[in-house]
Amino acid sequence: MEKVYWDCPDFSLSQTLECGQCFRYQKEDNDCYTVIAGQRMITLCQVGGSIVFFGGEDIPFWKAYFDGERNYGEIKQRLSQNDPIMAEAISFAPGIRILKQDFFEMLISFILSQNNHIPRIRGLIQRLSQEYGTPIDRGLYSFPTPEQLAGVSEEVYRHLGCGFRARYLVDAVEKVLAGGFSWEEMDELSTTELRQRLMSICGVGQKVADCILLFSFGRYEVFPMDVWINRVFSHAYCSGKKLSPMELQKLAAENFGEVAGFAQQYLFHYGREMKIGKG
DNA sequence: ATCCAGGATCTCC
DNA sequence: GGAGATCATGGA
Repeated sequence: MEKVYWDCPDFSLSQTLECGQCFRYQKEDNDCYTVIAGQRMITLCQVGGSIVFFGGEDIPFWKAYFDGERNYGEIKQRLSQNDPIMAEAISFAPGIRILKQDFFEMLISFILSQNNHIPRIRGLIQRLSQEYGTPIDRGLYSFPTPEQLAGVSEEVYRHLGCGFRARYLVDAVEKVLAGGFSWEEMDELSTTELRQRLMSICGVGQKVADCILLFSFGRYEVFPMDVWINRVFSHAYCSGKKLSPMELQKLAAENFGEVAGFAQQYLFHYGREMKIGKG
């Protein structure tokens, strides 16, 4: 099989895939990863800092998927300066990059993420894909398109284990199919407008909307706040003091500005792995 | 077994 | 506009 080599600085394949932003990867027995995005699938590994793609198709797509053009060194330096906590979080996983993922997949995935564990979210997405996606290779399936989920009932989603989120999925699919949610159309909107648009879907609150803004639309100034980031951020930046979500958002914006989204991912991964603020 | 998870919604004041 | 209960499920 054809191999394509890629030298990308500030990039760890495992850290980027396993830091909680992506649910559609599979670790192979030989240290490789198989990643699915849209209707595409790739197997790749990292040897001595260099990425090896197995299969030469769609390489430009995958480089964009891994945000290959961005200078993460600059971002990390800016965040680390005068901030020992960020410096610590970044040195814990300096190879994280923010993936550029599909809108509809992020929408459904993060609706499923609410009040849920990451391993379980992955399971749900896998079942959903097996049931309604398109087979690609080796028993792996693409994430279903809105059209493939058209007409799927709340009952079925519940049977797949989606629980109370089932009715949210029905609403999301209906609204997307009804129009007004094409990527190009939404990308024209300001971040505030786009957040509002996303939150018009039942089951999408600010946190889920912010994950979509960050992981699919590249709105890197947003700072999604879940239970983990809440703990780490409060613990590290507010001396454990209880602040309202609005105050926390304001503080994050002041501290991290236009690169808050990157800061969030470094902090999230660090806090979750180290169980900061938890027993 | 009990707790908890990349929250959102509904109800109440 | 803020506080509190409720929501399904299964991994840890």
